[in-house]
Amino acid sequence: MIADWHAFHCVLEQDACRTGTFAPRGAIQGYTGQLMRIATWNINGVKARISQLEGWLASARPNIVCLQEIKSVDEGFPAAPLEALGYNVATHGQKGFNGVAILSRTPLEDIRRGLPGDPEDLQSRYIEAVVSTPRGAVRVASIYLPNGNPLGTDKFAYKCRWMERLEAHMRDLLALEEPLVLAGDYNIIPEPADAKEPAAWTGDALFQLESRAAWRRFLSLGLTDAIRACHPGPGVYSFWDYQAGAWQKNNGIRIDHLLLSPQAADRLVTADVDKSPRGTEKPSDHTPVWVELDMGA
DNA sequence: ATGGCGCGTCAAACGCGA
Repeated sequence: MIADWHAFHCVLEQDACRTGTFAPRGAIQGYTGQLMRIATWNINGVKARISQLEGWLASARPNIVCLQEIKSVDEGFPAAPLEALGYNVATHGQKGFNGVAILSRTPLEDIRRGLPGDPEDLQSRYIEAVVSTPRGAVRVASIYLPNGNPLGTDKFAYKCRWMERLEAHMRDLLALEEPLVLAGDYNIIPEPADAKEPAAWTGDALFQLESRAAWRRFLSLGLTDAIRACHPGPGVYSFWDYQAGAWQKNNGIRIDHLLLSPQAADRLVTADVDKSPRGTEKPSDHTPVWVELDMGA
């Protein structure tokens, strides 16, 4: 199985890191190192988090970053300090809520804003772009899937429709047969192992049958859950609530995901969660999740 | 534990998040 091969490969990679035989992360820059690091981060307000974002970009040095919940219109997005760090910026914002963006050290091409399938949907939750590399194009999407709470409301119906539209768009993108990374805040807890206290999420839209079934349909299309492929065990989280000391108790959930097309999964080197930003002053309640693709092979 | 916390909003309580 391809997924098993990737899990095996990731174990080898981790062993290599532990024994010091693999290049440290800080040594990898641009595409010259042949590794492309792609991250996703629900920043929960880009203007409230801009200095923290700058610091994280400077240390983590990802090639591409998908942001969600920028909570800003396009004109208000603080692009200048990010461009000063060498990033190209594409945004799809709205006033007050939602909003997504893609940052890239190399130019963003074929930028598409909005998830196809419903012209009436005015919420800014999807942006997609292509980055060229010497080994061909990589398509990247920044996704902010609706929360859907509470159950039984139009909000949950909207989430279900949005997941159907996303699945349809996934089919279209997969037909291109190119490296594709669908990254973002999916607002889906895939399995009980993805929550510290799964029972506490019963009746929540993030853990509801329809959400988990949609997730399985995504995987059935042939997409690879990069974090799951590299970390088969439980206890890998990307979100901790601000309330009730959830971070201190590690009472987290995994809802930020990177789904890879077969052509991207073939290049998967490793994937992980960077928990460090969650422990700083005034953090987002989400922390970055990233994947590394070998674009040299 | 019905909330707790935090961001954004025509600016003071409120909507929204997960």
